[in-house]
Amino acid sequence: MTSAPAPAERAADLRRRIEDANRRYHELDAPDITDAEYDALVRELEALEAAHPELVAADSPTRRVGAVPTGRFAPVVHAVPMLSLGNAFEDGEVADFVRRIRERLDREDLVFSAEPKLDGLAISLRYQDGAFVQGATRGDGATGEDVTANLRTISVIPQQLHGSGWPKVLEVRGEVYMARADFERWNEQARLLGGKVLANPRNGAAGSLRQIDPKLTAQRPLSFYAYGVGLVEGGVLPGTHSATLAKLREWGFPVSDLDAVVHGVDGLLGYYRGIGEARDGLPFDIDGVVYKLDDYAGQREMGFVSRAPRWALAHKFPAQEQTTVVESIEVNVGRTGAVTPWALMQPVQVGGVTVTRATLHNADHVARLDVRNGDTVIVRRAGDVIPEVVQVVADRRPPDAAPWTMPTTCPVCGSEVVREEGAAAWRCSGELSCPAQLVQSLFHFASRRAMDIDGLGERYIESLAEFGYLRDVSDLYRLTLDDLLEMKRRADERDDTTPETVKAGKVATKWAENLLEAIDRSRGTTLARFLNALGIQHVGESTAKALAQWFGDLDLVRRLPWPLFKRVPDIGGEVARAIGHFLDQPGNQQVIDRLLERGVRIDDGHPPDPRLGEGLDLATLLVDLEIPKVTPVRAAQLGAAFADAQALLDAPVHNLVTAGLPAETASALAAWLEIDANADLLLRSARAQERLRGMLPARAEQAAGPLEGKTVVLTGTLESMGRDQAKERLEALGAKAAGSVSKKTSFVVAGAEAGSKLTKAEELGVEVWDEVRLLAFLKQHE
DNA sequence: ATGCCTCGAGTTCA
DNA sequence: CTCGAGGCAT
Repeated sequence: MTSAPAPAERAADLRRRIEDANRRYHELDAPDITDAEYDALVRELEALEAAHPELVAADSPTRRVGAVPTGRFAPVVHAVPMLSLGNAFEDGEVADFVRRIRERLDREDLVFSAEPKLDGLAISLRYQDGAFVQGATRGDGATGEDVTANLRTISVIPQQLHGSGWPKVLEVRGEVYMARADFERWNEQARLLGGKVLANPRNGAAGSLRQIDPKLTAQRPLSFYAYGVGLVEGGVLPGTHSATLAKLREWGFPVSDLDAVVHGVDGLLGYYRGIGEARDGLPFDIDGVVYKLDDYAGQREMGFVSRAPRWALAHKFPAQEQTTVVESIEVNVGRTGAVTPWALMQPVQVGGVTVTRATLHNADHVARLDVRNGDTVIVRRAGDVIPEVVQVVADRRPPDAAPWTMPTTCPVCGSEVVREEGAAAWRCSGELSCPAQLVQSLFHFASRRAMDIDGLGERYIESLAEFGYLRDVSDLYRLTLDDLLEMKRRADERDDTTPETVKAGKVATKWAENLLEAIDRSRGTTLARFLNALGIQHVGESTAKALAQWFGDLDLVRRLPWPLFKRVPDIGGEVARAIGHFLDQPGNQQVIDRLLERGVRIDDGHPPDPRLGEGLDLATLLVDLEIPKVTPVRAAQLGAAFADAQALLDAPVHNLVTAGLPAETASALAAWLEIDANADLLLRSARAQERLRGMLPARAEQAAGPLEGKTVVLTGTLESMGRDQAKERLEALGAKAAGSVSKKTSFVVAGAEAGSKLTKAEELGVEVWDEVRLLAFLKQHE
């Protein structure tokens, strides 16, 4: 940090930067700083000028609103300037606003008119003898642009005032905006027919009004709300803002019916919260609410400070969408080696939190958005949670920005980064020798839904792996107290952030003991958890559960050739092969051996599901092997013609033909069988079928649960139990818990603050249970 | 082949 | 939460 510059220098610097940003924004449509930074600069300059009045220059940007018009449209000098409003983000700032008015007017009860602040474009409409004669944008507040022709295409703006009693000359101020639904519809069409896709409703509205050709504007779905008046000549308006709005409504202008008259700070804040809650459901975007002292006499008395009236205030919501600048695009390496790019951005407030990074998913996604280093981007929080880059602002790109490319080597281990045929994801080929993949697989292994080792966070795993205590997951079960303490000592030493020796003693020992106990507790586990923990590709919680349910036994699963896995519903060729591939690696089998040696026990082993018996024959096997040209019909013929796999293997081609196969199929099969690995797989699979058959329980002994065959979805927060627990209890009764609602869903259990899933359920007419109903059901059936 | 419906995997911030 | 892609019914 350099020392603070003298106030005069700083003020000059700020003015220069604000002017520059204004010019770039208004004239070039190409700002080089973010909205948030701009705000910060203006606020700092205001503060500086307030503290040092001698620094206030006549031409200071704080005294003006924007830059001069660009000249594409004729300039219009506003008879009454269109001022901007002071901003407030905090309740305290609203209280200050009210206090200032109360003190200056010496009044106790203050009446305000409050209205939503639409996120659109401010304009002024001039009526002479009731006829619309001219419309202009705000421009810099003093001079705007003549966009009369474009405004005439907006149907809700009256060409002729209704009723009577209007002044001879009347300027109506209001906001042109695009309703959300119209915006969505427009973009849907644009994507379909190749029109201009709009970034957001606000930009859409602004861009539409600045079309040179009014015919283009006419196609855009624009709306308008009136919120005030400018010049009034040859007539009289009511004495309050709220009554004026009522008049405007009479004369044919759309006026928001969310407008309200409220009293004092509490009234304002109550209004703010009410609109805030309604915000998501409104048909248009708003960025806050506006408070205006209702009576004009009071307004006149309050007057103005340089660029804003002292009698009005914009109380803003935290923005849900913002622009910021991408500082760099980095990549992350996941458990499976997937290399995912993400954008590091200048910090920006979005929806009340500071966002600095957002995932870009994969290389295709980056290419589609065409995000580059230095780009200005629009970010939002998807579903109000996860930051997402929506769009690049194309004309704000630095001239030297080059398209982003996926690195060819892993940034962590240097292995080659490869992409599978036709797949979206690029992967680091380093497997477990890549520290990133090792750490992530250990983390997954220990996670709550896998082995559930409490207290083993990513940090510790990183250190343990880095110092060589963990080379694969089985090493977790031979860690000693000394290992942990030494690791911690070495890590602390290296980071040298910890005050010397403070943590080396009792505290560290306690931590290590707790961790060892957690690891020990995890030794007793279920087959489903264990299989999930192994981190086999395509096998997550749900598939692991299915494998456990159908096969019941680890030793059995370990020895099955891949085609057998296809007997489980929802497991197809791809997943089956992934499991087989995992089990074929001797290293993986050794890890499993070591886990068992070091005390991991599977406590819920049981015989395989009897329903497996239906698919344990040669015909099924031939289908599952995915032999070219061998369809289920042909497989059935072969199953009938041959006693077993060996017999099929020994048969010459003409025997296949006599078995009823078309020559083409027969030769394809024969060619397939020629390959040793295939023949071997066939025989091993046949033997596995036999072994499995021998393990099947005599007859179905399952007592069908009351929810057998039902699919349930849980959403929201339950009071009496966690969602996981509710899920387990429902599953115990035979239900299948799914993650998303569809028409196949039997019912949705909705707790407090249920979100989109509940909405979806209502849309589809799916039955919804509340917590009371769930508890009653569980009580009755458990 | 096409169109649901799921699941897996990666991810953010406080 | 979102995207990609696997499974399966049509």
